[in-house]
Amino acid sequence: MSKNTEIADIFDKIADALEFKGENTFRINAYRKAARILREYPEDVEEVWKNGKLENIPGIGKGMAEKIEEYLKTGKMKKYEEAISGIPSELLQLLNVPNLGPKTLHLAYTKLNVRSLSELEDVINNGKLAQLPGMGEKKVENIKKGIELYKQGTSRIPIGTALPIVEEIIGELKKVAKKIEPAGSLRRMKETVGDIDILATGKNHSEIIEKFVSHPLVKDVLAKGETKASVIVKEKNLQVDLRVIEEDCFGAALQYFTGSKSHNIKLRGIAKDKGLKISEYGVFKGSKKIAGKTEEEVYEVLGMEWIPPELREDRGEIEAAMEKKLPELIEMKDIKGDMHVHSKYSDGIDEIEKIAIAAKEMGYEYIGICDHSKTSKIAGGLDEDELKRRNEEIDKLNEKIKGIKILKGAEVDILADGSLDYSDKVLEELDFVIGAIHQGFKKDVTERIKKAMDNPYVDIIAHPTGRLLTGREGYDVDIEEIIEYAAKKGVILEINCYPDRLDLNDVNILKAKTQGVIFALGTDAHNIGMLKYISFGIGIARRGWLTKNDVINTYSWEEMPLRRRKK
DNA sequence: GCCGTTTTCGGCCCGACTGTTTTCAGTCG
Repeated sequence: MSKNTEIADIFDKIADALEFKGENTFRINAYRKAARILREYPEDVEEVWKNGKLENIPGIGKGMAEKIEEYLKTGKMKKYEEAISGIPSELLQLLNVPNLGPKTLHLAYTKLNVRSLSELEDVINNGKLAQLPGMGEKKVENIKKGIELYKQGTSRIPIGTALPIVEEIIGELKKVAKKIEPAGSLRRMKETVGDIDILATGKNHSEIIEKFVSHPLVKDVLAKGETKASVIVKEKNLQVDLRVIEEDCFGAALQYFTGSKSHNIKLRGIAKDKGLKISEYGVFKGSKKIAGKTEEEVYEVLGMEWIPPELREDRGEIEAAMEKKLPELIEMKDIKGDMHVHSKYSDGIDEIEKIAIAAKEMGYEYIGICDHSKTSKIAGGLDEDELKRRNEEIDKLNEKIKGIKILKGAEVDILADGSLDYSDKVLEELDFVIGAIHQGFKKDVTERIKKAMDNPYVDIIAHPTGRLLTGREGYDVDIEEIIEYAAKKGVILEINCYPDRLDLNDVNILKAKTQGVIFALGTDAHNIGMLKYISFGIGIARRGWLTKNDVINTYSWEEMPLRRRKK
């Protein structure tokens, strides 16, 4: 774990403790903000400290800088020890229980000596919690529901899992709504989503709300009012919020509910400085509404160009938009091919011919077939003879099918000693090579990948961290070191578009981009239906501020800046 | 605790919904 993450975690815990104790909200927010910025900061905080530049990090002032320094020097932070002293260790975890906030938790702790989840359940069941001042049957009932959700795992789900659910709900609501669009982290193309926000307009608000809460996917209705409703859907216990709004404030609402929270907070500060007030209903000067119908309008009155949703994380996009210097982000129309597709030769489902035709129909100029190498036996890895036969088939198909070039690639295992699964002579026969870790996730991974990058036939490193959004933590790898080495050697890093992977992620992409790394998008498709995953990769690439020039898939095959072509 | 061409002190985003209240607090996003 990097120092940035370590310190961010500590700051978040301090914030939890202070919140529990009922301290000043703004101080709590200062810790949360510092934590978030550190977690996403592209530079190593230890390096920044050594250069004496800690206070140049936004959100880090004198106080935070001293605490970071103390931690880097001693491995401890007095403020943290102080903040958590006297609080039972399990207690702050309970702040994650929906409908149970710091005030109620503190009340339960001081009045009923609740110290853990099981003790909380006890005072709910024996009725003691309901008897406390300000509490009541219904509040307790809601906390009980919250505990259920908490136990089922409050974790976020991959965007690839959430999207079909959203599409199903939206499809149904279209029957009664005039305009309907998802907002929130889904629109920002975040790799995982915690809940779903949907915005709708239409004549009959209550009809839309009713249709929503009675949707067959809905398991539980959490709230239902004039303008909004919240439900839990059966699949994955996902919370979905619907807001029904007037058409002339759709832009303001879309902006507001797209977030992120930190993006909006900064925007509001700027509005305030200009004597304006911004809400989901519009931008107001006094009581006069001056914008709100479209998002463009909202950003314009604040003196900015429109900001693509994927950038709205308060990572410098607001400053760039004010100077009209936002990057021209990569788009689907820029993509000329997919660099990572498995065929029937290894563990894919489809024939190469079928894949090529599907790719051509998507408007691609080329398609990179990358089957597994011999050591990945479970994945049907190809030995040298099979690879040769596959390559011959590709040659024949290239003669036969016009309008698309099939590329002879391979996803070649990086072995235990960092060598490649095929000899250099075999690698040379291929159009390009992706090196990948598939075994020994905890064994010298950093060194092995670096050694693989020393091989001039390795053009791309596949899914560089190995993490899976559905669970697996990833390799024991120092990704900063990999990024640095890739930049030095001119090796391309993959953005694996498979929705459970999305690896590299946005933060690592941004880190790598600042060091001059270039990227390859690959869907890792195992059937032609999965070729559409490219959109998830583009989303993550955009979140990493990538432009067309940063990604090899936007180049024609002849112009692609592959390392093997450079002298 | 951070931050500053209106400020080095006094701000810090804003509103909906719910449940407990008799005018508001807590939670959420």
